[in-house]
Amino acid sequence: MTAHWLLKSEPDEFSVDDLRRRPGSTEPWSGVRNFQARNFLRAMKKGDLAFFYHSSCPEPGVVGIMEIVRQAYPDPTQFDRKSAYFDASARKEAPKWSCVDVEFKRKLKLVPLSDLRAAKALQGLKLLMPGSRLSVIPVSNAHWRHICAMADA
DNA sequence: GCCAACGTTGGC
DNA sequence: GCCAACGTTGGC
Repeated sequence: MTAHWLLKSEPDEFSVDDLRRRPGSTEPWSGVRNFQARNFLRAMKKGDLAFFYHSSCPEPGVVGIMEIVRQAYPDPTQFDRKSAYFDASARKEAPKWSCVDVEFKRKLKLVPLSDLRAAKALQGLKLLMPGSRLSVIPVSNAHWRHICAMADA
């Protein structure tokens, strides 16, 4: 039973095209530093699908689909002093943060946040909850299908 | 750049 | 364990 997710990234930092152009179109989804989001990362299974969401940009919204190709493992950036995501409190023998590997699947016609908000069928989507800032969000099967249909329309 | 919402930190 | 202060997120 595959689950569905939504992963946020600022396109200035790392866009859906950046992912597509990576070797093998694969990249570690590292740098998540929120416990709730981390726990969702840890719940992901190989083969799960995720929306690529562009945030903090002129046109925030869903822009593509990727697949989880490696389950959660210790995020190496927490031990990297040179990384912006370095965490001095993380210990090698007890890693604090996790990441998964994702693989680009396909781009979608942009589904803007405003359209997501306007869709009655998407009520309850965690992304749309007031004040929701999580960068890793579970998406129900029904919501997943509905957003795919919006992109294909 | 503003600001609301939320998470984290740290003093007590 | 409470809670104020602070930092971050992210839409606008």
